[in-house]
Amino acid sequence: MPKVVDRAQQRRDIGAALLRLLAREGLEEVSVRTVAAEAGRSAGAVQKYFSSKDELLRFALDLTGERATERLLRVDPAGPTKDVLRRYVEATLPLDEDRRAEAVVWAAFAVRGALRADFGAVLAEVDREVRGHLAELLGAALAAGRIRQDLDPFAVADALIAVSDGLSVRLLYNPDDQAVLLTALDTALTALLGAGTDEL
Amino acid sequence: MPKVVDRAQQRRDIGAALLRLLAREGLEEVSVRTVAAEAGRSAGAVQKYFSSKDELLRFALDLTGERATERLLRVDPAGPTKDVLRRYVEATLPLDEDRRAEAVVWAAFAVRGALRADFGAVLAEVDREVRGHLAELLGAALAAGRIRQDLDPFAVADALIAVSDGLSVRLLYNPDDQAVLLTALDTALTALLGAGTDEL
DNA sequence: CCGTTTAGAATACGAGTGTATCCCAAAAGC
DNA sequence: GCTTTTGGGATACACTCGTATTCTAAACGG
Repeated sequence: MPKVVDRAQQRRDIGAALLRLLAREGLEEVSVRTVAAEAGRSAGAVQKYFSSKDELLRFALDLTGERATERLLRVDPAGPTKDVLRRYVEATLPLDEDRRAEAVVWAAFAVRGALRADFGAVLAEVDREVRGHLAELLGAALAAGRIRQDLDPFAVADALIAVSDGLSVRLLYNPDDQAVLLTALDTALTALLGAGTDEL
Repeated sequence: MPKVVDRAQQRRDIGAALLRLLAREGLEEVSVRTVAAEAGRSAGAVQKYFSSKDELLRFALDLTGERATERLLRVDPAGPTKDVLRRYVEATLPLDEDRRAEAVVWAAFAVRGALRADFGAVLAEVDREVRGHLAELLGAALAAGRIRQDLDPFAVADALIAVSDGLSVRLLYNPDDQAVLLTALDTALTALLGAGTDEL
């Protein structure tokens, strides 16, 4: 009897429009009406799928987490440990328009997470997964004797995440320093893994 | 003839109220009226000192930069290089309410700087100064043979800033991981400077 | 002490906000 | 093909926003 559509897909479409808008104009420009316009719908249509603005933002945050995870899963895990890790980090750095958009969204939600525990919990969970993944990778390299033997995989993983996030934020407002900051990434990777291992 | 007040001081007072509010409630709660209320004044009074909201935010950003610089200048520069650097980094990490407030403000403006070049320029300038300061410190330690001799002071400085910023952001939305993240800071410092130098 | 200048409060205005409600058209089951 | 359910557009409402304007009271120079 009813007119039926794919609700999940509609939500994803609207969420995608929100992320586009957020990356382009910033969080303060996000409203039910502007998101609806970006999605090519009326404000009422958006309301059918998200009963409040908060729910809309929460969904957009989850969507960003999914996208980040997907991007990390696409990274080629073959080759020297340092190169693999560099690829992981570069997968999240704002080095082109797509990654920049994601980084803007991530940073905007990070700030929101500083004051709203429910948003912070989502980000913390994403970190926890990435940290586990990196530590696993480092543990394997450790067991194979391909990196320095005195490393703590989790501590190195946390340090890498920090470097990645720090470079990401700085690239956002200072894209001119891209070359310099990629050098810094290389320095950090070399230092953290121990210079000249992996070739042994 | 006129009724006269210390305009610069009034601006600083209002700016301080803005930073308090921003740290406590987030950027989206900052308006001319809420800032005025936080400062114990009327909205009209705020308008006398800041002709637009944008000017108000710009001033608050400058004020945050000054505060960060002051905090860094108060760091004790004596002792082993690694300890000094740890103190510098910890001076900016959100490890108590004051530093947390500053970190929230900084992060909020960083996101704004991603989309508004004029805000980004202020942040880039602060980074430039900190980077120069750190590189100078590292250069001196290098000349004195107290750290690994193959280090590039500027690359290490950039890596340190990245680690610091990354840890800062993550601590904002995930304060429970404080102990783990301070371990990661130690790991990063040790790795970047070369384990076991400085004691030589 | 008076006239002038400014601080600062109050008010007004148009625009945009989130949300609630109403209405119509489209789709599916009988 | 009619009825019923729903998608989705339109509208309404109360509120906040940034900014412009207007007003009063206080402080200084003559």
